[in-house]
Parts: sequence; structure tokens; C-alpha cells
Amino acid sequence: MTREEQRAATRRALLAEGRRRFAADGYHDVVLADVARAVGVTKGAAYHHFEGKGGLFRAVVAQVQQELGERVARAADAHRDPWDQLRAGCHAFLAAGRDPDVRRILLVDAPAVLGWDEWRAMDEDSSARHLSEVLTTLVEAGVVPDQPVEPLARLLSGAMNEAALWLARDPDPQASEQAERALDGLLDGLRVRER
Amino acid sequence: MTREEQRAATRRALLAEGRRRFAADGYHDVVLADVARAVGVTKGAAYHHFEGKGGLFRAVVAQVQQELGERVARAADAHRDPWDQLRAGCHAFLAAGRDPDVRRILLVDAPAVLGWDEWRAMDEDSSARHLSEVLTTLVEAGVVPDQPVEPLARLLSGAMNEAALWLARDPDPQASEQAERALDGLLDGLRVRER
DNA sequence: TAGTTCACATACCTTGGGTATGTGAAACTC
DNA sequence: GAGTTTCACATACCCAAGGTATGTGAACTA
Repeated sequence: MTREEQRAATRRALLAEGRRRFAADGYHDVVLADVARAVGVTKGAAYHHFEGKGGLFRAVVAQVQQELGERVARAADAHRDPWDQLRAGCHAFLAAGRDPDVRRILLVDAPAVLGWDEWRAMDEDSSARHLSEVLTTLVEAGVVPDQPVEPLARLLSGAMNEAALWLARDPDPQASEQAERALDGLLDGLRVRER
Repeated sequence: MTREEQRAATRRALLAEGRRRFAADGYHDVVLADVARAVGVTKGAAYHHFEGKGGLFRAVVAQVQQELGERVARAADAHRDPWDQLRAGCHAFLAAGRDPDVRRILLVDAPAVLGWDEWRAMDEDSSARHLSEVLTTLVEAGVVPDQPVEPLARLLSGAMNEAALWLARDPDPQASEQAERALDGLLDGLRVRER
């Protein structure tokens, strides 16, 4: 194995093991040396690849964020109508929230560990941006009343974060159904009134 | 000063100083011994009154939660119409979110430090309960379509949490206004369509 | 093949949460 | 009011864990 391959492999392994543990135990209860040992290296390797425990966590967050963004985008892109895209994207986000990685890492620990500002910025780069884009399209198409899009996107983003956390806690399929229905009701309320 | 008075005074001082620092620096960066020293006691006193750093934080969270709940309830109780109560309560919550104590302690750190389940339970005991109650009233009055109230309350609660975080970061009064308008739009969308 | 790079390992430091125990003044008992 | 108990802390210590400084040997380069 070439040195570059070895390096990449170690980095990948640390990232994967870190992700597993951050999701299972939460940031605080993860011991960096244990992560390294589980991968067959020492703490020194972890510090060589990432800037300490926080750096590893940041890299994991970026990875999970990106995957989430892609999932949401794929679900939305399956539709042509912007309104259907919004609904599909939102439902995909809710479904993703049941993933324990997303739940614990992105929604619970990331804001506290990275600081809310940095978390916000990373979120903006992945899934939140899609939401603003679709809303902008809908406003321009006259489906949603003309208004600043950003505050609306924040509200919806927060609503979905919370719903995802709730769903992950309550495995009852009825809860998912109810949450999706409530979300649809909230979204439908945004449309211009037809009279 | 009697012993009971002394005890109460020390506890109050620790609680106040802890709250100050948790809000300013975040849970992780607060050193328990420093909190104690600032109050003129040692770490031992802090452990005597609370169960360690986490216990002090929990007590602070409970205090801030309660104050928030009271603020929201007071704002709502100024109105007789349930719909006005809902709006007033929501606006009061947004305003409270600008308070750095609420922002950092309740919204950012508490879920990660206490765990989401415990945080949820505490939130339920204070402000979230009011929201569910008003929504139930509105559903019964036919102002809001008949539906399970709990998921809706979660969605709104999440939306407002996020909006509050956003407002606290952006001191521009225009941002507040936009956020309130967007929230009103979201709430209005919940009403049954009159035709 | 000699020299350089670098992906780690090893050893050590330091901070800070937690604990076990001591102490002196207030409260209580007789 | 002297002795005893209680208790609100102080003191001293432990140790887990993050961070750092430095060593090392295999891979790369000239």
C-alpha cells in the first residue's frame, strides 16, 4: 500500500469510528484515544489527521450534513413541480431525522460543540440552502405570498428539526404519520388563498 | 445570620453566578471551581448544594425555563381570545429568545448536556405545555382544523426555537419584524379556511 | 543509496471534574 | 450552659482525558 493510500485509509477509518461513537454515546462521552485504538492506531494519529477531538467531530458533522443534503436534494429532484419538491424534500428530511447519526450528531450535539454560528453556517451549506431555493421559486411563481424568504426558511427548518428529533424518539409509525400530516398542514397554510 | 439563611444565600449566589457564566461562556468552558471562587466559597460548597457541575447546570436550566414559562403565560393571559393568546405567547417567546440566558443555556447547551429527553421533559413542564393547551382550545373552538395537537405543538415549538436563535444572532430590528411577520403567516395558515 | 519526508508512536504535561475527609461554628440536648 | 450533634462548608487528593513535544521507521525522492 502506498503512503497516500495508507493515509487515506486511516483517515477514513477514524472518521467512520468517530461517527459511530459520536452517534451512539454523544460527543462528551467519546474518548478520542478509544476511537484511535479501535481503529488500530494511537491518539497521535488522530491528532495528525484532525485538530483534536473537536476537529474529528467537525469532520464527522460535515460528512453527515453532506449526506443529509444529498438525500433531501435527491428526494426533491424526483419531482418537477416546485411545490411537490418542497413537500418531498421536507418529508425526506423528517425521514432522515430518524437516523441516529443525524439526530444525535447534527441536531443535539453539533450546535453546542461547534457553537451555534458555525453549525448554522454548515447547515446553510447543505440542506438549508435547498429549502431557501425552493421557497424563492415558489414565491416567484406566486404559489406562496411575496415575503422575505429567509425568515420563513428558518421557521420551517426549525420546525422540521424538532419534528425529526421527536420522531426519532417515538418509534410508533403513527407518530410519523401524524407528524407528516401536521407538517403538510403547516406547508399548505403557506399557499396563497384561492378564492 | 442563621444557618438556614446562610445556606440559602450561598445556594442563590452559586446559582446566579453559574447562570451568568453558563450564558456567557457555554457549559463546556465554565469551570466549577471558578464559579465557587467568584462567590467566595470553594468547590466543596458547590458539591454540597448541587450534584456537581451538571447538577448546577440543571438547576440553572430549571430556573430559566420557569422564568420563560411565566413570561409567555403572562403575555398570553393579557388576552381573552384564544387566538390572540396564541399569537401573544408566540411573540413573547420570540422576544425572550433574544435573552442570552435563554439562547445559550436553554436552546443551545441544554439538549446536549442534559440529553434531549430530559430537556424535552423540562420544556414540557414550562412553556411547551401552554402551547398545547391553547392549541387544544383553538381546535375545540373550531378555529383550527381538528387534528392531533401534539405534533403541531412540536412543529411550532421548533420553529420558534429556531427563530429565537436567529434573532438573538441578528440584532437588526428589521430581522425581528420579518421573523414575527413570517411567524404570523405560519400561524394564520393554520386557521380553517373561511369561504 | 543517501537523504528527506511524513505518518504515525511514545512519553509527558495539565486541566478539571469528582471524592474522601477534616473542621469549626451553629443548633440542639440535658 | 456544658456537652453533644449537626452541617455547611474547606482541604487534600485522585484520576480520567485532552493536548503537546518529540522520537522513529518505512516510504518516497534525487
